[in-house]
Amino acid sequence: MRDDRFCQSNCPFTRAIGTIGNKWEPMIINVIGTRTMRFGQLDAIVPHISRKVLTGQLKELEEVGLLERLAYKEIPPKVDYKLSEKGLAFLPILEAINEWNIKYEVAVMPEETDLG
Amino acid sequence: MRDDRFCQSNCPFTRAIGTIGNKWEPMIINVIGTRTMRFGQLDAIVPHISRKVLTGQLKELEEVGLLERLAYKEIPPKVDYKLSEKGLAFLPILEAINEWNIKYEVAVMPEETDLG
DNA sequence: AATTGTAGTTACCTGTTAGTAACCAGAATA
DNA sequence: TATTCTGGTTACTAACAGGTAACTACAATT
Repeated sequence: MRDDRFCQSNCPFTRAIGTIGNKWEPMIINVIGTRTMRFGQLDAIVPHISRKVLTGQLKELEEVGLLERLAYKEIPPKVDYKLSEKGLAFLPILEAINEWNIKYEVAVMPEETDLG
Repeated sequence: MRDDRFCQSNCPFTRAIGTIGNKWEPMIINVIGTRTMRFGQLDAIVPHISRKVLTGQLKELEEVGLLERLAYKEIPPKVDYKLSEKGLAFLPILEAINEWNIKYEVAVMPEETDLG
């Protein structure tokens, strides 16, 4: 998922896009937010994601230092995921994207309004 | 490039990621910035992009209303691209990503410093 | 002895994205 | 007459992403 050519650029912006410039990582970061979540929860909540892709993305997020993984030595296994400081610092950006979209998105359906 | 499942979500954030959640569109938007640019310039400046991908992405950006395309009826052809209001409003987000990355990116090379 | 629960992993197969190189129009220039 | 210039398009191919379903470990429960 990560683009190595981008990540090896000498431009920090290009490198940033090389790591978070895809759909899954922002989605996962946004879903976790300030919470601590387990694998099964993420699998259930992140829209449209499959187990396989989820594990891969979680690994990448951990490698890049956005995510902390805490595995308890229990059976059945239990693993907690939470954002690192870097990951938390990314949340306001995702919130800005959300607001930007709400403000500028062209209406897909010309919604009828009951509200006058 | 756009993810239709995401774009049909009833969550605005998910829809936003469905359109700009990829590497090419942020890169192109960032390169254009507040300037007006021609196809050939973009082809030369956007890192690693091929003509084919560039045309495709420019079309998508136009469809989503981030980009304005102005084709002059000349030969040889001349086409200007510039960001729409929506596109311009996205620039601060890209700048925030840049700053976030500069602040939190783990050094790839353990840089020696001459600066004490 | 069989089932449940969790967090993955694996194999197999399909679909999408990307790269490359050749090609186009049609006026202006050499 | 051949070449140049620009903004694409097209065909072919390689690489990658993603979906599905089956499988693992091992303790606790039924």
